Amino acid sequence: MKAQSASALPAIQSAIRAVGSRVTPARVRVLAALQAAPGPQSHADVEETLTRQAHPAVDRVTLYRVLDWLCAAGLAHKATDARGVFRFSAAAPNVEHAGHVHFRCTGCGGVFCLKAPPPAPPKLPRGFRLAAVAFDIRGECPRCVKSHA
Amino acid sequence: MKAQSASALPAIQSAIRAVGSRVTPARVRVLAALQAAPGPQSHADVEETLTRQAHPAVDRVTLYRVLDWLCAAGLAHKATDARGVFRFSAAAPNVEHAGHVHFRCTGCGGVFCLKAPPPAPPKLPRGFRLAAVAFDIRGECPRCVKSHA
DNA sequence: CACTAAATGCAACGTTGTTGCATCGGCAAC
DNA sequence: GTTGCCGATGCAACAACGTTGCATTTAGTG
Repeated sequence: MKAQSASALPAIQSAIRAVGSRVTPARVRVLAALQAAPGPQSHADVEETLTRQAHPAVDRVTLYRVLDWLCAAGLAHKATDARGVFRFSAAAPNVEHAGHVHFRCTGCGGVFCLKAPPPAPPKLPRGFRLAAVAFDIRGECPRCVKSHA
Repeated sequence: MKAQSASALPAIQSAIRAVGSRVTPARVRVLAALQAAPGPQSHADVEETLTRQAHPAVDRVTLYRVLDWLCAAGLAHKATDARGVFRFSAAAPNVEHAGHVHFRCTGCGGVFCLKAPPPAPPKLPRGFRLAAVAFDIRGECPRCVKSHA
């Protein structure tokens, strides 16, 4: 895991530089954490991950700003979990996220991406303007099903 | 509008009594406010509505508890708006809300119910347990489209 | 190295929602 | 009509999530 993130560092740095902004430790570490994560991470998840890294902890506010900046730069995506909390995931260059299908665990709040294609949006009444569709499926992930069985 | 809510009061009181709980001013006023509202109301919306009513204001915590109680009693429904904030709507006795399709306005945060039936849920990977599906459609409602045109 | 704009850290605040506990008041029984 | 119980309310405090303002630091440039 450590070797993997280390090997991805140059790619991360050049990705940030390509957007035309400064390469800072906070941005690199946050993006690396998102890329190494198994699924969409909440602000608290990322903060905990970074705090465990011996490096000086990243400020809570800075983390919010970095995450928002990553989204604005197109390097990450923002979604909400089952409790309405924002979750962030690293943008995979070749993955289409528009109209993605998500499974949201009501136990741990985790978000899982499903392979199934999203269904077609229904007809809207006159005057409504469509921006995005999200087919959200709620339930419990295998871990949570087992944990309280 | 006043005449309408006044005429609905007995119905509200008997509906609450039918659930087998006490008829209190807070519950009656909150349910009346939900029924009179043009769409799903956030906690803040309801609080503002009640504060404007000359009657003594309902406590913030009581309002949360009443709203949750109305949902538990089946007299109201709970959903989240585009910002992840809970919104409550009076339950229409003959409307099926399971698997409902919602349109959420990113401008005003409003929630609109669509008539279209929800699509069938896709196959889940092994171990996942399905609880609910929600086909969320985001965009702008006619009012917001016009307002900033 | 020095400079400057951008990024960070810190503090404080705002909103949304919850919990614990003392008090009040529907409603039923007498 | 009065009494009394238990549910409902009000109050205070707390917790999670997110934002804003401002002083300080730092990445990148000349």
